[in-house]
Amino acid sequence: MSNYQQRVYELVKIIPAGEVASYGMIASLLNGVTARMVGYAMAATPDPVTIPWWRVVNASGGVSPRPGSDKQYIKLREEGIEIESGKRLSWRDHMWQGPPQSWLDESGVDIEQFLMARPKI
DNA sequence: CTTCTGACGAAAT
DNA sequence: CATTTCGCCAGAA
Repeated sequence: MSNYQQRVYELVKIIPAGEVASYGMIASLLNGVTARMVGYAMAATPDPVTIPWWRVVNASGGVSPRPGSDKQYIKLREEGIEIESGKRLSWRDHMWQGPPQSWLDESGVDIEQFLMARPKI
């Protein structure tokens, strides 16, 4: 698989259970990666067990419609996130607060970009 | 090489 | 609210 995909997976792995991030939030932390690319990577998840793909939703706080999207609603509810099919979850209650400072230092990405990429509540 | 298709997103309508 | 439009860019054909 390509290099950017691997970077997306490594980042998605650090999202804690019970929290979610948007495709755009993930992209903002990876130079050269766009929201669409994050979506593409999720669709090609090599390991659906180790990589918490269900914790990535669209900027509206909803599960992007697609065949099989019902699986995501189930996974989210399993970890305490209230969301019904076709509706949106509460960013206020579940938005990922971002990677630890150590991660930012290592990657060279600044927190500002990430903060700006957050969906407006 | 060109064209088309998205697990995207922001802005306009 | 819901829809449309446009920019985005990796892959597939």
